[in-house]
Amino acid sequence: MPELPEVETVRRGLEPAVVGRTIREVRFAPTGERLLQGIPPVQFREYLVGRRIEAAKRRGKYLIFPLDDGQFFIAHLRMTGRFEIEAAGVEDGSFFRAGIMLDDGKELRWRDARRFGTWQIAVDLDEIEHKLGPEPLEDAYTVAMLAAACCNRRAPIKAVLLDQRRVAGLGNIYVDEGLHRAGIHPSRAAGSLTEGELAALYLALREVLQSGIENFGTTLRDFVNAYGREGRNRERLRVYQRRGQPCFACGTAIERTVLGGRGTHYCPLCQPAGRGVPAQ
DNA sequence: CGTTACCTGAAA
DNA sequence: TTTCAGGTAACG
Repeated sequence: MPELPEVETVRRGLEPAVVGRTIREVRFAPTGERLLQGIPPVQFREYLVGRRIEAAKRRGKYLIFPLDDGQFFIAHLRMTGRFEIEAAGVEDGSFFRAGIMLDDGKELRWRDARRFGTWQIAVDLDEIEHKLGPEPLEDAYTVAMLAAACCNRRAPIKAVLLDQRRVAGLGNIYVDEGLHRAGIHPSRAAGSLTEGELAALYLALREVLQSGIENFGTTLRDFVNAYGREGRNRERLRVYQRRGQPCFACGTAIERTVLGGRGTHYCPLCQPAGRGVPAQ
């Protein structure tokens, strides 16, 4: 479910509830062990119990909880993962896979219908850092960095933007939305973008991500924040899941194709197939 | 590079 | 019953 704005929304919800709390207990549903990717649940629990959570951070689509011994608890929601704060004792609810009991009586509950989500403990952040490019909303991110990621690349611009090592946190929704606002066809070869297009794309991506955060994320079916609330960014989407509906800019019907195995939405008039673009 | 697998449920 | 799904890693 979650891209950068959704993970940030979850992070903001969790932060006041977990920072400074000490972990009292950790439990796993029988179907919940998969998220540890081979680490025995007993070992995981023994490590976490007694640790104090020092902060709640985000990097790309990862949630990162620094612990009081200098190590890190790292979670990735993948497609359908949820992290919710709930009163202990209330029934586990659907898709419950694991729970982290805190010292104030609340429980951090992990639900994940498809079970793609992952938890890990790490001594440092090197492993995830080497999978991730720059944070697109930080001041340090510049149009030159976007240009460098696209330079000389024949891959479709959409594929480049989805590659977490080129830029961190973008996913299918915000890439389609950003490309539409920048007037760029998703199949355009990344290396064929002009300076003007790169500048427009840079601004458009930051705009759609910022809007996503301000509207508490996009809920299509599964996404909710740390308190079970849906996001309201869906009504701001201009192309994603709007196949056949009129483009807000020009009235042309939004089209949907498959690119790199992902559903891809765009306006054929506002996002013309230009140089280096395979015919539709 | 593009395609497939990983899972399961919801919607068509 | 079939199709589709917001992500990523492992294929060929």
